[in-house]
Amino acid sequence: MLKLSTKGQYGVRAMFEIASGYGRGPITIREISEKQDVSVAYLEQILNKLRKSGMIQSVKGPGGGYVLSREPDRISIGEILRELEGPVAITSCLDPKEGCLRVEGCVTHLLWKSLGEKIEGFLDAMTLDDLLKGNQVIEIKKKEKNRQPGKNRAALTFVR
Amino acid sequence: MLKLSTKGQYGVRAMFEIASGYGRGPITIREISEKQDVSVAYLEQILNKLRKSGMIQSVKGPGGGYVLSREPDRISIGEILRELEGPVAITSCLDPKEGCLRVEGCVTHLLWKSLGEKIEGFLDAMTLDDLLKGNQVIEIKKKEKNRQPGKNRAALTFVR
DNA sequence: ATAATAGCCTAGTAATTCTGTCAAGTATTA
DNA sequence: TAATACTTGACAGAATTACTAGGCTATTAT
Ligand code: FES
Ligand code: FES
Repeated sequence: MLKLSTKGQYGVRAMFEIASGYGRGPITIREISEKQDVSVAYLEQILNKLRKSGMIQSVKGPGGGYVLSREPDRISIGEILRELEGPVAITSCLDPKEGCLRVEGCVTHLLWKSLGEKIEGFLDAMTLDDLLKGNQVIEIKKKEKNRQPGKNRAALTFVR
Repeated sequence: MLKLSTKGQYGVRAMFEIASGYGRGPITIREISEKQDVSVAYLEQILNKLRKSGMIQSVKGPGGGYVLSREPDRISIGEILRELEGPVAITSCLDPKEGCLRVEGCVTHLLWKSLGEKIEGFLDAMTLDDLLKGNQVIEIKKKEKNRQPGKNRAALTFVR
């Protein structure tokens, strides 16, 4: 459940490659394709969307390719994914384009909403720079054993 | 992005209705259907899966319906969703049934993995009892203004 | 100039998943 | 034995996903 489409996944990996060349000239689609095992044609589609959003720029002609428009620590994973897959919307009720008829009285609306906000917070806090530095692993303060539903209320608190 | 299927959503809402009758006899599919606006036929499919997993039991014949097999505070939302939609697997690489060929060297594997673990932690900590009591809203300690990628490292810490 | 390089853009499509419906059961109780 | 209620499997239309194909445009080195 809660799968990300390949477009989002490939997009992040492509952005990683472009970021890895930050300050050292453009990266071509072909390079990305080879390093990340994604077809050139598919990458074109993906990078096109990302370019239109302004987070990368293209350089045409020989020696061309793609470069980041901003520093790697100012491009978040959340931003990339939102561009490629739309906003986080656990349910269609939370999708700005759809909306919900029976919000009031709905017993789960707030549940999905707060989960979505947490996910978005996570994705927005993680940047390309983190990936470059290998900071994918997030610190978990206490490792819990024998997790029991309802017994660990603290897990519901998200600290900022 | 990251949508939950209707099966999962309806499943949780159906379980809420069954939980609301806990200790007061069975709830029929028809009742759930009316209160939650889901067709009887579709609910049958959903409840069947949940029954096979053991978290609810059915009572046949007149006056029958469904009852919880455990107290509402011992059935988590995560458990319900896992039964209906399979394990949390942001990417197919994280899906136990699929697996990944290029885990080592993959720059995003751990990212998706840790996100998945956080989501699962959230869902496993939330129970039917919380829904019954209206505890869907999760405390967020500090509300952040002008969120900037990379500037709020603390957001990456999940406290237990 | 012009050829080579590299990105740009639009369609289309096969496969899969989602979101249900339908119909013919079986079990239980008043 | 009639009424209630769950059980099961098949199936179909709609939507989405995950691509591929093919032609076009811009830039630069020679
Ligand atoms: S039905 Fe839309 S919020 Fe629950
Ligand atoms: S490709 Fe499977 S983990 Fe990244």
